[in-house]
Amino acid sequence: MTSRRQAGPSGAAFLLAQLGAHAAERFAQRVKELGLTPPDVGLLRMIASQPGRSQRSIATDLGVVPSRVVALVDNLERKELVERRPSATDRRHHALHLTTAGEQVLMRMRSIATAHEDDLCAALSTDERSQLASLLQRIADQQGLVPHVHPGYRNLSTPR
Amino acid sequence: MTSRRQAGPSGAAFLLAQLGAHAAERFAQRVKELGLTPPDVGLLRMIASQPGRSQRSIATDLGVVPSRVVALVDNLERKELVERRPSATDRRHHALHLTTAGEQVLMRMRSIATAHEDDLCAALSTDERSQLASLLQRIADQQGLVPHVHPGYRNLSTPR
DNA sequence: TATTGTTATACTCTATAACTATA
DNA sequence: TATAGTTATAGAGTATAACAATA
Repeated sequence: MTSRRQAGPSGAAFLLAQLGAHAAERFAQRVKELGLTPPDVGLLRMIASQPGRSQRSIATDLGVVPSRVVALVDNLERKELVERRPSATDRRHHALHLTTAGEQVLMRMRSIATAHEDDLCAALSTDERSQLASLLQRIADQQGLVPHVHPGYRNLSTPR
Repeated sequence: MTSRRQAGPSGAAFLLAQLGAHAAERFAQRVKELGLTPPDVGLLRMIASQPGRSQRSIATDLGVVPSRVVALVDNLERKELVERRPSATDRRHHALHLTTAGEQVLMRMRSIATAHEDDLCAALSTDERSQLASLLQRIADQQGLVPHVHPGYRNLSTPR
């Protein structure tokens, strides 16, 4: 037994990965009560923010392959949270929209997200939380992360 | 278009999940050059810190099922980084040890981890980095995370 | 010919369950 | 009877490739 640091990592990078996985996992548990997975949540948000988008454009923004969007949308359509509407201008497109039930789920999701945030940051004061958010935001900006897009969606087999 | 926050999350929790996934992904890219995956790295570290451990005890600490440890160790043994030695006291056990090559890889891993950390926190000053690490550490403690263990290893189908 | 969405398929990761050998 | 490790199997998630309809 050396005094400490036996196994190695305790710098910011490892803590970030560790806490990030923990946060994602806790969030997944919470939204599971709504019958949703984290990818479902991301997709609902994306559709809500820009209704009528095509699957292709979503696939591009998310960095995933179009066939994956098919599966995700199939899933949400089966739950009647999302609908594919025919596009007037290009009949190849499906315009994606939230249903009324979808809007409601989105609202419940927002309160879940707030509770999640509070629970996760329970160790910190309000000041410290915004201090943390600001430090994290600067890292995110410098690392070129796309706002609101979780990298977990990305296709890692085509990393460039 | 509302003024901002169209898609929703930009609090500390989402940033944490986003940056955590990003950090994990970048780290995975780096260790891939050593022919290793992140779980491999965690296992190597764990064996290095307590040589001679059994697979069962590692499975318990990592929160995974023993058969998964079999696969991970198989992989590292095939690369001749780890060896299973028979235990003198209980012939059911395999005592896990690093080979010389394993020790060397571990050293290279440490310098990779340092470079990773520097790169990830490039946006912050030295002071800010330790400020960040301290905030993160307090959250990790309060959330009950086990030091040095990435939650990604855990068996999520048995969450309690 | 190029593009959108779909289907069919395969691959990777990981857990479950049954099994062997020790204890 | 219980435990350490193993094998065989199955499931979830996701990519690839071939395809139909439309542009």
